[in-house]
Amino acid sequence: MTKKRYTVTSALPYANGPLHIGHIAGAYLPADIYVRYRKSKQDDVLFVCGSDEHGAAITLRAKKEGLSPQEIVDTYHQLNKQSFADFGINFDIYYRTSDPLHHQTAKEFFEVLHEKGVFTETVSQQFFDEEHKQFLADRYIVGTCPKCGNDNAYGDQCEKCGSALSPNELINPKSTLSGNEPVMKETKHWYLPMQEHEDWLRDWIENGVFNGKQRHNPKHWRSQVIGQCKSWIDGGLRERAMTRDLDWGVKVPIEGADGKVLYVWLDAPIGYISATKQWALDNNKNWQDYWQNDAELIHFIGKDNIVFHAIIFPIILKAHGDFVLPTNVPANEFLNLEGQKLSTSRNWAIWLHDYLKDFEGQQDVLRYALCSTAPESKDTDFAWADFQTRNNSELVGIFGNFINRVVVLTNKYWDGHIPAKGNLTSYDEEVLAELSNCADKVGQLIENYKLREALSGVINLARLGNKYLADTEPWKLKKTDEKRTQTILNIALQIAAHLSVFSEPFLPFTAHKLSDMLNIEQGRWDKVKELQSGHKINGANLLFTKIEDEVIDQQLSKLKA
RNA sequence: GGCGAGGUAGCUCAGUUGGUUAGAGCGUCGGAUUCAUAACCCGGAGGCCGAGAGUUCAAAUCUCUCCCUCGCUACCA
Repeated sequence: MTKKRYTVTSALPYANGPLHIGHIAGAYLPADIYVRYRKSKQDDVLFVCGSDEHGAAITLRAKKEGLSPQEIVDTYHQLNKQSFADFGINFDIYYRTSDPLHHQTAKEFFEVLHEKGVFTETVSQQFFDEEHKQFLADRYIVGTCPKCGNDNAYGDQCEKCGSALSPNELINPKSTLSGNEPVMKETKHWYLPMQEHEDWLRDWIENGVFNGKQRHNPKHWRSQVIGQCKSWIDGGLRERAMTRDLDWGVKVPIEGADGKVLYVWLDAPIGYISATKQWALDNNKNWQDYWQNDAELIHFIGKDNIVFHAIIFPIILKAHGDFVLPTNVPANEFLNLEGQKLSTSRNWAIWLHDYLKDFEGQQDVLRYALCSTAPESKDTDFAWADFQTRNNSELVGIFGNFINRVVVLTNKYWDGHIPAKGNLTSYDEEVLAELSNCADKVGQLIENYKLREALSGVINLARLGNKYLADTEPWKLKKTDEKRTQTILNIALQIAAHLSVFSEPFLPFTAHKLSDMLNIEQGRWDKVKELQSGHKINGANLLFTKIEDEVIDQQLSKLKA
């Protein structure tokens, strides 16, 4: 029997800007935790991501800055790739959609769909900017809202009154590129008639059944994901253009399609596949193993991406054939910052590359804070004061302190040699039972994408350790009962060893520091090795340090600047 | 506007096949302790579960109406 394979993806970051904590909390950290857990169990898991480098937004940004689109994406691809690596997000490959292999893959994909007659071709009238010689997405047209009179309504929506618009409803429409009035021009595009896929989609979303087979349990999908998909399907799916008039992207590989590229939302998810191909080439693997048969495909995304990953991409995969559909799409809600929505334009954000600079060596503190307040079921808030408290009272006070106590005592009493375990009390037995349960308990939570609860299961193990020491008071017994003292510290050290394994998906830097302190190899999730008596551990080395008020004040004033 | 997801302790959040006194962490108040980064451990206080109505022996949980937040609304990505 072949081993089950897992393909985990995180949404491809759009390469026109840096990453902030909202991105991290939504799509990257949860995926990384999940993948590290699977790897710790020695599951066959592949974690892919990369830069999404096409689309009109990048060409516009390039124009505005007087650079080429390639220069823009090169800059942010490098920056983001480096930030992820420094933060410990351990992709097996961080790819980019400008890569030739991706262009080839995406073109082939489109060709197959085209040959199968999946698309319909439609000619329509669209707004065109004559100065920039470019068709305009609704978003790039502004004008006066016919409903509320707002002068800055977009072609698709008026942000003032909230009404959905179409660009020809706007009074005095203007191109945001040139400021000129756009003209109507004819253009042909290839559309995906999604309405033809409603029946099987509904069965798949509601029941987890695909091609007559039970593929997943819909109870394990988040309510916001199922809710939004059903809302779309119940409202009736429509056709959606899969091509765009643009010169930056994957060229449409059909005659008569000059000047047209694939819609980025067709292009980008295919990037997951291209990335897998590249990784397979680099590592002498077979990419199909991760996309066919019983492979489990899991997409980590933010809530704004649900429809693309749970409706459009699955339609495309099925229409193409020979692909699995996602087993789950654990979309997160959004993270707010100090009670307000993150905003790139207002610079209301904590940028990952800034954090890494300001808090050198403290990646795990942010990982901990973000996972503790991850927006798994509703929007949540990140506050610097909370970040400080999490660090000072939980990481320093509970986790770091427990480890320090155990390591200091062991060094002080037995020169760092692990003492032997003698007769066990019923309390000892309880603690050891709790330890062996932990792998399954926390593991189940991770497999159900309840990472916050899983993390609190880990920190609770450190709490248990502190309580065990407080209850048994080995520092008192040392003078009167050497044997008992040895048993107690042996058990406390076993807790520490388990912590080095169970904390790894969440706090990888800390976990490795802890393994080093205990002088052991990084252990496996489902087979935590018992520390043997006589084994020599190293001296105490603090896992975390307190964060003072000044540091927090500095960050707060940086935000307001 | 339509649809989806939320609204629970001072704060950040768990909690629905309807069922004893509604949970955790932080904060707060009190106690204990000194191996440890004044850390840890124990205990107390603190909630008309957004508002109102309904179904039921029983509602945070089901139904309806309303208010508030966020998302989607199909060419932003």
